[in-house]
Amino acid sequence: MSQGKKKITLKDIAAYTGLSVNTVSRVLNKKPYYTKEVEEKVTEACRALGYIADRNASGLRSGSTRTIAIVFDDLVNPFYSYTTDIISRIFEEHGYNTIIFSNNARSPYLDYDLIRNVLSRKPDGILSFLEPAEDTVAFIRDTGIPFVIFGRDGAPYSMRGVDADEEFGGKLAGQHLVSRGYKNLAYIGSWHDVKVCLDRQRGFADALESAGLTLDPSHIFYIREALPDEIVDKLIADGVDGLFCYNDIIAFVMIEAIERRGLVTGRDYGIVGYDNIQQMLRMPRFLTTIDVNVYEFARAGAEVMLALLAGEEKAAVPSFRETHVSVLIEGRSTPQR
Amino acid sequence: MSQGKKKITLKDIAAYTGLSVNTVSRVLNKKPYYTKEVEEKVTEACRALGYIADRNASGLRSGSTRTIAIVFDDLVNPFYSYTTDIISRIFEEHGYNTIIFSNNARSPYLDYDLIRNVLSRKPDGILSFLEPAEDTVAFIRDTGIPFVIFGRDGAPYSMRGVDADEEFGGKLAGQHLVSRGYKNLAYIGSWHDVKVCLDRQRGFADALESAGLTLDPSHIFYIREALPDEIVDKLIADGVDGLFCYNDIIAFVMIEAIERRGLVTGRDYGIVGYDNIQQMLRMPRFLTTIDVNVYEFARAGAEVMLALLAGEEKAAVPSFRETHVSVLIEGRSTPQR
DNA sequence: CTGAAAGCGCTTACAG
DNA sequence: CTGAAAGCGCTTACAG
Repeated sequence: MSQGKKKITLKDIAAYTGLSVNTVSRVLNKKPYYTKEVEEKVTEACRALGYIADRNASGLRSGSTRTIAIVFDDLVNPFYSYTTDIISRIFEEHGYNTIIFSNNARSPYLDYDLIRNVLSRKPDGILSFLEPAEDTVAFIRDTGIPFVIFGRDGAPYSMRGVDADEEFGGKLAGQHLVSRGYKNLAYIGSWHDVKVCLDRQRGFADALESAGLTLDPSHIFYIREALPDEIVDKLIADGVDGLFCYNDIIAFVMIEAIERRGLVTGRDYGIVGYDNIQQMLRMPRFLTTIDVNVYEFARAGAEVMLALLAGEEKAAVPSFRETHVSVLIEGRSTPQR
Repeated sequence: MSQGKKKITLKDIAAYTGLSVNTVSRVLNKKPYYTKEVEEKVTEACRALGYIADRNASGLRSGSTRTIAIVFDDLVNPFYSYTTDIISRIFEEHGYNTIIFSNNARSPYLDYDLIRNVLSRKPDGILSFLEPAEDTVAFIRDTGIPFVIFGRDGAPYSMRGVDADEEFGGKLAGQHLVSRGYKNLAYIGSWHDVKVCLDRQRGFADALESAGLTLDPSHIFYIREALPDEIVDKLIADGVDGLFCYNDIIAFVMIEAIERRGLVTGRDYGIVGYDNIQQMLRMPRFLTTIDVNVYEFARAGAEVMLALLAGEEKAAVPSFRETHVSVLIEGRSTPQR
């Protein structure tokens, strides 16, 4: 049972059973060709000595570490943590451990330093919430390691992406605000150069135009590049009455800043977020938001990764974008005006 | 730049520079004894060939993988994801990568299967949000690997724990509800056998007693062992007017179940949570909650781990429990009655 | 069906 | 200050 600090290796199992390390290894990896008797001996020895294989060592020789890297900018936004939770569980079920990497929210990109850090762990695959920086795209491709961009379109990089129809989500938000009687609308994005952010913006703008309204360019903001209070100054000065935010956290930040000015959400203005983090956290529905079915989304990401690892054709896994439709979840932040 | 799929190893750097792999290794690891000239040659070769060290291989020989395992039951609760985010960043700053493990929320314990899985990755340290199951305590200790229990008292296991004064937090909740005029109180915990959960409960009960009230044993529930609706039946039948919940998520679950019955939070009853996840998510303060200063808490956990890895005496790091005091954050869920 | 040898990419002693 | 050899714990060919 308890064996002090001595670590047990295959050699110990071999000595204990009188077999060679080779044979022991074969049994443990269920390679063909060994007798029932040998198998029992090995199993018994492993239990008796408390053997735990060194998966790093096995990875070194075999070329497969059974490790997958997940890369994000932070784990603070529940969209990331929730999906990471689901995805890493699925990986676990398939015998893969997960190693996490963050770019510390310093940009929306996976940069060269970070990818080097990731690669030094020799993962079998990389699932990234971040788009690769321009100068890393070719580098990543050349490694030949399965790479999945999650929540983003992979096409611009000729990489495999698992994404949803973001434009449609933005459209839902726009149509909803219009139908509830909001007329002077604004969009609060994250970064000006993130495609998902711009897709939602475009869908939103399109919905307004279809209704005979316009999204004034001076009512488009990117919160990572401006201060919430400055944005609010402008919104109030211009009498904006409806906001669509790139995600729920941004919506909450805006609500906080706006209410500090004495305005009341749902009375003085309406606001729509994105991601439905309220549901992930079991919170009452307050904020109107767009729901992507994050569970299925995460599953789709994990499955594409597993398919690539299994060497299957990409086409083997149906596109999430084409099989799922986002819905608008109405909360109390957008009553009829 | 682009070098196809050929992976570059120390041997390639050695060949390119005309040095031995040994010397190259020494330079890269900044071991003493090499000339400026050699250093430049190596640096240049690494850049030219795009060398990325294999940290698994180096760990195999050196005995240190520069990897730390973080173990939790899930990443859904922002308390876990937020602290994991902070802790893993600090590890990263010190050159450690993080590998994550979940017990899939199947229990509040780190069980034998899970610890085996963790150990197979040969981490230099293990930081666990889960208490070790009884039959794993000696096993873990025998490995000699630095082990930190985060958010729990380590004393019962003779292990290093980094925890806050949970009883005090419970007391704050109790005092607050009493001071606001709530009289018929209940506690909603997580699991009946989790010490933290019982500590908060005890502090809460003590506060009530000090005020001449009592926490009726039939008003103590554990949500992982009962259905929210059954709990609500009982609460309503008994005219309970104030709830203290083990954490914010449980509070939200209760609010949802209670409001489905037509009661209004803050009018018909008051409720207090724990963790202040609203602040982590930048949400407006709705729920009254206990705030532990999660950033400092996480930092303390990371620092204890790093101290153990550096071989420092445990005493070198001040106890979080003794240097930090939780505070109550008042929201709109507990108005004066 | 089993074993002896070689090797994965590093670092650690040990020589020079 | 630099290098040749051995070894970390496995798995992969290759023999028998």
